[in-house]
Amino acid sequence: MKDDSFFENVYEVVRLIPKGRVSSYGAIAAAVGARKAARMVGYAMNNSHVVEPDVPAHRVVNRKGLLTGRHHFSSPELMEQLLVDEGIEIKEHQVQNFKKVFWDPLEEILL
DNA sequence: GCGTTGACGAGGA
DNA sequence: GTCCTCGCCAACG
Repeated sequence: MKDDSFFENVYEVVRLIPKGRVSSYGAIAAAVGARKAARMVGYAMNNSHVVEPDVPAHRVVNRKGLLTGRHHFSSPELMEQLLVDEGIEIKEHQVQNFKKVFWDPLEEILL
């Protein structure tokens, strides 16, 4: 059935991110029980376009609100474009009001 | 099988 | 606040 692998958990959490909100790799990592494995989350995102349904990796940024993973998309500007389209303000490849749009997966999982 | 890399984060200085 | 170092787990050479 479902693989309880680290990746699957990551994908599931990322898919829970509501529109107009963003989250951080660390927060997701913590949500799956591996707080320090934030690097793995980013690595998992690399496969996000292969998993079904597709994972909204564009809603995942680093702790600084910087779109570090934009280069992994079809186009480097696609990521921020999608975020802006969802109502998120982007400036210099960085999420503005990051603290406001930040969505903590722990709140949903813990729910 | 071993060493390095990687879309990161936290802690210490 | 910034800069450096370690750790975390999986994939790649």
